[in-house]
Amino acid sequence: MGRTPRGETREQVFAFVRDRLLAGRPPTVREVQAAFGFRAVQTARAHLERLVELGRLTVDRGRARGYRLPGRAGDDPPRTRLVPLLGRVPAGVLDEAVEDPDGYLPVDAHGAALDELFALRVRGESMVGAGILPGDTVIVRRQPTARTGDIVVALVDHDATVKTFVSRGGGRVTLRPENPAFDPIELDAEAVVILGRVIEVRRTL
Amino acid sequence: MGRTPRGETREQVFAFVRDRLLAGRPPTVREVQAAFGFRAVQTARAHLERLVELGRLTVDRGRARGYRLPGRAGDDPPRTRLVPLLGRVPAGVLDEAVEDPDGYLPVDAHGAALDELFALRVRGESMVGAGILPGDTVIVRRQPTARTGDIVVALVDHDATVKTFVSRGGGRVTLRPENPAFDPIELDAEAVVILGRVIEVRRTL
DNA sequence: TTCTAAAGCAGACAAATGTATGCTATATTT
DNA sequence: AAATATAGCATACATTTGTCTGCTTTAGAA
Repeated sequence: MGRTPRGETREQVFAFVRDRLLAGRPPTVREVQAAFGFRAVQTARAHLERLVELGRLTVDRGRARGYRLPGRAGDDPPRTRLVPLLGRVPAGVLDEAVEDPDGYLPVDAHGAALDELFALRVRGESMVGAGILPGDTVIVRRQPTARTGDIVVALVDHDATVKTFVSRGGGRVTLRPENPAFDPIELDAEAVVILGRVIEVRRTL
Repeated sequence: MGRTPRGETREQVFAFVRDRLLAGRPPTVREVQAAFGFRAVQTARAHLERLVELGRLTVDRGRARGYRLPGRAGDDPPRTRLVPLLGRVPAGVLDEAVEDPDGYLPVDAHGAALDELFALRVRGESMVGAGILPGDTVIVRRQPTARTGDIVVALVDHDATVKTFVSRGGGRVTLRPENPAFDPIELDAEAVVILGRVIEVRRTL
């Protein structure tokens, strides 16, 4: 191996490690060595350690394949979870629906437990005013209550529907569509079955 | 550790390994052991080997952290990848921006190569008519051309912008906002720099 | 020029980690 | 009841892998 200009090899090492990390396969020092044809392990390690010094990588000391991308904020990589995509939520039996999902979506679960999350496809145009279109997928965190302004998934007439939750006085609540062509639904607070709160909206084009 | 019903622990081991793999941090046998409180390494290994037998995991023999999801055939786990979230795309140097991302998003890469994808935060209200609001995140597949109707990320005045692409006759193209309050941008086809096509829109609430 | 940091090599050591063998106990099956 | 498979434990061993010490050479700075 000949010498290369200052910092140039280091850039390539970084790109290599980053790509491997993003592909879910963190490399060993010796794999980096081999990838660049270094004849000494230490050469690869020197580059890696330099990248850590520069803050471009972090490392689990002593661990095999311990190099990571610095996660900017707190925990290194996002906490990716696979969340079940439910085709339909028949009358409240959420747990049963979760057992037989249409598929799974990778979601960055900010602290939420895995079994608290599910995804649902949106039908109808009642929420276009909130930027939620028919066919969009909403990711829902299961919770039995909501606060005014939350977009929730609620059971209305034995079917799951997405609406904005508004708490009225006197034990009444409104499920408000975000579309002037639809009428709000007024209910007793007792009668409302809230499946969860929408924490994310996704649309594939 | 007491005994657990048949296959139950194995399911949990699989879920644990799968989640770790999707998070880009493959576990060691001993990490599995620790996560479940097994008092013997071999107990963890037995579960892992069983999962390999059942075809639910594959393994790089002899390699540290060698367990993988059977990537090919089984569509079971989506091909989740971490995609760089770009803070800003200054004047076309996409590759540089990718070097220093604001973070990473888990994305189900339907066939797209890893380095073809990036994410970008949307500024401005020019696309609200298409359900893309300010602050939304778009996931973009890099490509230099587009077809009429595609929502694209293009460089206009040294800044990245999201618009609908419309091909006119006579070598002209229009970048159309989806908001009556904004004016379409007419350009020579030669002058348009298209960074990529929006394949997904996400909004965190 | 001299000095210093970076790029690279060589060989060794120690910790982490995968792998193996043998054991006990409890279900489930025959 | 006997046979068999599963769940789990204990210990040991071999390989992989991170880490260290010391060296040479070259480019850029003082």
